[in-house]
Amino acid sequence: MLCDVKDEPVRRRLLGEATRLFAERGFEGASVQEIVLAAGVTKGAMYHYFDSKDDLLHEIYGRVLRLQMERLTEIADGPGTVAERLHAAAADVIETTTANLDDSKIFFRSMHLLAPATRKTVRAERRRYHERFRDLVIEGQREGVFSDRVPAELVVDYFFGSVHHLGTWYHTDGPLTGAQVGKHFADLLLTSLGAGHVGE
Amino acid sequence: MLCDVKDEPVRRRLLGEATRLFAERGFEGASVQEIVLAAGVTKGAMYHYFDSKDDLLHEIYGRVLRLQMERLTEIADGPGTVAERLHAAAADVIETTTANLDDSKIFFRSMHLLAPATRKTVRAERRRYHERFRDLVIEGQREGVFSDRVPAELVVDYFFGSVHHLGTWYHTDGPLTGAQVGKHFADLLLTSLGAGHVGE
Amino acid sequence: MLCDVKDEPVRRRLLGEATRLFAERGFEGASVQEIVLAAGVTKGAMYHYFDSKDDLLHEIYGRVLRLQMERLTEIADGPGTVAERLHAAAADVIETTTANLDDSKIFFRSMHLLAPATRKTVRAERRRYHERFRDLVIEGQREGVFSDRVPAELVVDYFFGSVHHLGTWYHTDGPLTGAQVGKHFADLLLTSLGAGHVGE
Amino acid sequence: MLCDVKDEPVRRRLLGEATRLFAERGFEGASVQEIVLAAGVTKGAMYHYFDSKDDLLHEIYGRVLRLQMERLTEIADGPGTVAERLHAAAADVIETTTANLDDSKIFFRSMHLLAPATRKTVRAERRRYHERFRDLVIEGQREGVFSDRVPAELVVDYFFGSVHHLGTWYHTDGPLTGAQVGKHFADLLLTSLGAGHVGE
DNA sequence: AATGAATGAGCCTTCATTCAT
DNA sequence: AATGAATGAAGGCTCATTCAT
Repeated sequence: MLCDVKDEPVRRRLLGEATRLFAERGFEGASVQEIVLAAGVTKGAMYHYFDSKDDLLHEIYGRVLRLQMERLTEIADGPGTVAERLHAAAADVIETTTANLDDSKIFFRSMHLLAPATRKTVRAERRRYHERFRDLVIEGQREGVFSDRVPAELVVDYFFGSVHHLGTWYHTDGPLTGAQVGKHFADLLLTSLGAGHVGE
Repeated sequence: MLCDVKDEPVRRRLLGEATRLFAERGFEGASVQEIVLAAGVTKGAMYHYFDSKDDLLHEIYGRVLRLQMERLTEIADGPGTVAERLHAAAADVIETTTANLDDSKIFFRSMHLLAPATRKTVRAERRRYHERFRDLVIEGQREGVFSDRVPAELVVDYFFGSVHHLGTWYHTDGPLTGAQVGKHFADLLLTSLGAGHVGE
Repeated sequence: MLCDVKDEPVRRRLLGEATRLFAERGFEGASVQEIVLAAGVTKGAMYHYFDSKDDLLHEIYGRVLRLQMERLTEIADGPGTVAERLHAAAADVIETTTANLDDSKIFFRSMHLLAPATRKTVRAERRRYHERFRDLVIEGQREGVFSDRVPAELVVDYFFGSVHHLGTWYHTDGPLTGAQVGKHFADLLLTSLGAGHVGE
Repeated sequence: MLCDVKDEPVRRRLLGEATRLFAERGFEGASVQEIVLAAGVTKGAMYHYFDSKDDLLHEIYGRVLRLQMERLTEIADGPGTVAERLHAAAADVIETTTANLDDSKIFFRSMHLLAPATRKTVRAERRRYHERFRDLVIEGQREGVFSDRVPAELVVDYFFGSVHHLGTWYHTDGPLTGAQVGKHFADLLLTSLGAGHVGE
């Protein structure tokens, strides 16, 4: 074994290829055979690192959830007015999502294919994430900075639709960078909440 | 397909059960056996009415696309200011989607599973639909009624995310009716375009 | 379909080859692939007639249990003294077993491989069979024809060991016919019960 | 195997757990992984002490055969009348078997799974054991103490069925001790040979 | 003496689809 | 218009075993 370093190349490679193939063909459309072939190992190796094909999917969900929660928490708990923080959080989740478009495609498309227990865990984690985001909206509404004509919960469902949707239309080599789309979408969100212009 | 008769109970039932099962378990998760069992017929009957399992899915896409395009055209080409028409179209697509939630779940979740040729057709049809919607936004921006800070194309991508997303969180027996959600989301859209209050 | 006759050749052939191969290599040692190959059909055909490999085994158990119970009932409820009936039943089960040696090999060797629910059913059926046999012994003991030094239950366990064991040593092309072995074993049983000479 | 040391805890533990698991789930149903896990070692360790999974099974057979041959030889070559010695040998093999029920279950259930060469060796050893037992019967028949109506060979096959069968019905926590069953079965054997009452 | 990552063959099962009837 | 037996390919997964360390 050459790797004393903490990263396990085989495991890492398997996860990478699985992500790519699940995004490309769907979870059920990508066979374990294809994944291990792409990763240059055998099935046995895959089953040494992962319990099942489902486990592979679960790991992908875990990675996404962890990353996004970390970023949201850092921004939401950081400095700035609530409008600035909500704008930053919205722009950031859009940009992060465009930077990991495969993860996003898998996320919303394959939730129903997870084993029930796993799905429950993922949904709970996702709900916590949504709630943290929603709390930002509520905070602004309480301060009177945001309109409360539409319930905060619904605003979040509305906005995250656009995140969800990115996988359907966004292309890395398209006319707009992820950051640009993020800025625009965050603007739309803030405007729809009746907040004035935010940012530089 | 040889049948011109509108009322084809077997065909209808097959399509209905397929829609339900595809939404419930995903296209690949629902077997032809399960579908024909639920419809109370045999496999032979299904293959008499449909060319393949893929054809079943294609029909569902066709039905959704046809219905939504009809409704959009009627509203967009109808009377009223552009703000009123955009608001109505937005509210209507939300309400129609909540009323046919299974169709919506299937639509966004299974696109990648269609045979390439079919997928191409569906995408083209969908693009036409988006363009008609986008034209309404452009029309408003030209008139100076809507802000043009965010490109019309992007506004449409932003908004349709929320439609796409409905299948993930909306429940018929939840606290809000589809019409209420439609009104709220249309409000958010119009507000984000800087349009004043549009209402009944 | 050429078969209007009630026997289904494919199903029958599958069961026959499965019996042969399970006896030869054990249930786990014989693959479905080998069975269908021997039967000259494909796996799909097998799964059309049987739910699983386990189901195949279950059917074999059912066949044996049904046959033996029928024969025992007919003899036990028939005419003759209790000694004659016990002798006849004992000789018959030995002869029937030698005539279906593969069934017997499978029966005692694979019980532990049945699905728990199936195993329970088989055991219950087997117990009923044993009880009917035991009742004959008890009947003779009550009449004073058989010694009651050894409990009837234990006599049955003792005797059925010899049935069980046949698969281990008996060969169709050996020096003794099944009928001869049956006569000898029935004699040993009756003698061990202290009954005088029975039969012609 | 390089180790002459008698006390090899790891090897011993592996054999013990293998015996338990083979009896519980069958040879093919118990995986090497399960065995090493139960023994608290790793696969590497197992393959250090045993050549293969088959070797593990072979060792179990060897242990049983060695033990039973030793006991039989001691009794058969010991003092007492032939009736006494046969009774003692029969009772002893029953009692020894109930005391090592797992070994017995494995013995008769897994013979067909041994590698052909190994199986041949085991069968030869078993045959020698049977022959020594049979010689006792012949000795008694020659002396005129036992009836020779049934060939000695067949008497042995008859009796060893009951030994074989113990694994199917005997339970340590049942109403009878192994010694009691041994006494009863030995009585049945002797009686069936027409020998008068033997023993205290 | 012992590890554990990796192999590769094989296993049971599922499934969309076909075709004679 | 409809049946249902049969196909054939592929799928996820398990397992005994090896080998560098």
